[in-house]
Amino acid sequence: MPRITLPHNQKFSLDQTLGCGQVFRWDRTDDGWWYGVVRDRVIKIRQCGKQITFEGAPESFIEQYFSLDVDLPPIINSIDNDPCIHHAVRKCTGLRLIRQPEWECLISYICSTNSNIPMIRRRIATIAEQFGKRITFENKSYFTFPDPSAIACSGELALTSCKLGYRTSYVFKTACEISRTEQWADTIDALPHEHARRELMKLPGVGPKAADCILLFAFQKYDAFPVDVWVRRIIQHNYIKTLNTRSGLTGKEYNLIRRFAKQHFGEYCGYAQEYLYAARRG
DNA sequence: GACCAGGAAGAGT
DNA sequence: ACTCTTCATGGT
Repeated sequence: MPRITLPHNQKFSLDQTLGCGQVFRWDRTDDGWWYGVVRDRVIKIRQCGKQITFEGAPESFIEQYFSLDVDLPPIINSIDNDPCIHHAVRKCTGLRLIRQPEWECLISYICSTNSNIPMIRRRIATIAEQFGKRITFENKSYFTFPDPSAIACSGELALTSCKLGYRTSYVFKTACEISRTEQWADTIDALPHEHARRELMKLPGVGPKAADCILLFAFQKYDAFPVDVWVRRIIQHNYIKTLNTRSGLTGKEYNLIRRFAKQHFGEYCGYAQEYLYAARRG
């Protein structure tokens, strides 16, 4: 089975990277193997120290997907500006932002609103089982994430079995929109950050939080700073103690936190966000 | 039942 | 621009 040996100056943790909640389609077995579907491939991968063992994709694909080409130490140094983030980067050493397929990432974060990670995982899995293509790997069935047209052509009613709640119409409308937009991802990718953000927020079900997640996880806009209830709590407790914690997160507060994060953590504040989020428990 | 979860849309001010 | 309400689902 093919292997990658990590350079000694580049930290990477497969468990942190796949387990932190940025992706929803990976499962870990008791003996440390991760199984996941990425685009049209089933990937099996495990880490033993500096050794990454994998199958299901070429080495270049693995390196690209897990951002093994990203020089992490300067990024960590640039965000490590206070005791709170310092604790987080120590606790979650080797966490890297994955380069997610854009369309799947878009739908994943539309499905994430006002929900929790186990529910999001179930929804994405169900969408794949309903509309994706079956792949058999080691005598088990896996499913690709369906193309936009596969959802759009099936009709909104077919989506109801996925139990997305009020998000059903968002997913359907966005699928219709994307399926008739030529080179959607390339178009977004070519735009400056704030312009891309506004374009994403035109899609049904995509607000500020989802847009920032998509920019960060699928378009490598490392200065995006998604603010969910957890991150807001962390910011309120450790950085901006005057935040009003009673009411829901308003747009005004969201932008206040965004500006603070960019100013405090810098160009890679998105990495800071993910470390803070991953270290949220304990 | 109340409350929460990687929030967003729509109406009203 | 800002605030308030409602939304479907499942777990605690």
